[in-house]
Amino acid sequence: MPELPEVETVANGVHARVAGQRIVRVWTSGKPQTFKTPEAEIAEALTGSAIDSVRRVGKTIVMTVRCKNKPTEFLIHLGMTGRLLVSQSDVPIPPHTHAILTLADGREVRFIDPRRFGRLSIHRAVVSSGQRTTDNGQPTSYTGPGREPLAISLDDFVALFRNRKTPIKAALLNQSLLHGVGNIYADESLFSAGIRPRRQAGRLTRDELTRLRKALIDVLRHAIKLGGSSVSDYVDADGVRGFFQLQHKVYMRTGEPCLVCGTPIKRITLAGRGTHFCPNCQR
DNA sequence: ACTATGTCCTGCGAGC
DNA sequence: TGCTCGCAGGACATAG
Repeated sequence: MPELPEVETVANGVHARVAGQRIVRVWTSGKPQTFKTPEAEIAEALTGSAIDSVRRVGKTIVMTVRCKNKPTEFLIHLGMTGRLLVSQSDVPIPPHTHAILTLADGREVRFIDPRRFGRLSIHRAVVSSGQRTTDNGQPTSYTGPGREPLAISLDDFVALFRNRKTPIKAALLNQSLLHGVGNIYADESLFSAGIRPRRQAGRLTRDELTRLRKALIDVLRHAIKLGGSSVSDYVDADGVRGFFQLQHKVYMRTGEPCLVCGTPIKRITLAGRGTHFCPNCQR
């Protein structure tokens, strides 16, 4: 499933391929749950505009487009099985394609999502009580619900979990605290930090949280370097699979020996998610 | 204000 | 072989 490293890989790949291109036509599938913003509104916002940039915020891909000098942000959340591909128009359209942006040079940005947990929307600036949202009068750009795991300071990281009774794994998955962390990297970073997923977030020591933050940053950076994890059917902007899944230490390794101590990896369900850990290395 | 749980959706693999 | 069934999970709604 696409988490921070996968989304970053896709966003960077799409940016490199389409930045500066004009969108000449927009097609959408009509599957209502895919569209958080009505399809007609998305088509209207994107058609005729030029793509400024494509970047990642949390697990969301933010495509900034410009029409008559007015910037608009197109948000693409890949959900579980979403893909964002840049294809030549003669490449057959895969099943479960929900949106196609046709570019001026004929190529197509395609959003494909079999399980339909992905979401497409237009981000509009939130303007409250007549106030301008930024100094220059531009709409506020999308920042996501939580903090960036790769940018947060240690003090802020520690403060996020203070007084929380929920298990640390559930807290890591909570996008309004940190955004971008999903099931794979929650399990992997907890293993690397030697912390059991069920530990109460608010009871972790500063030392443990220091280790966890470092583990999380290291594992995310490493995964980005390898192009992300290809589990489920994640692929990058060209349809190429990532390689980080070959380096998972605990995720989906139930019963297999821990790579550090040999103890069989245990699997429990936590926050409704499969959770994998080494009962010996993680305390 | 938190926390926990159910729901969406399709593909895949296990089991018979 | 071909079928059914259960499971996978990110975000959100709802309940406690």
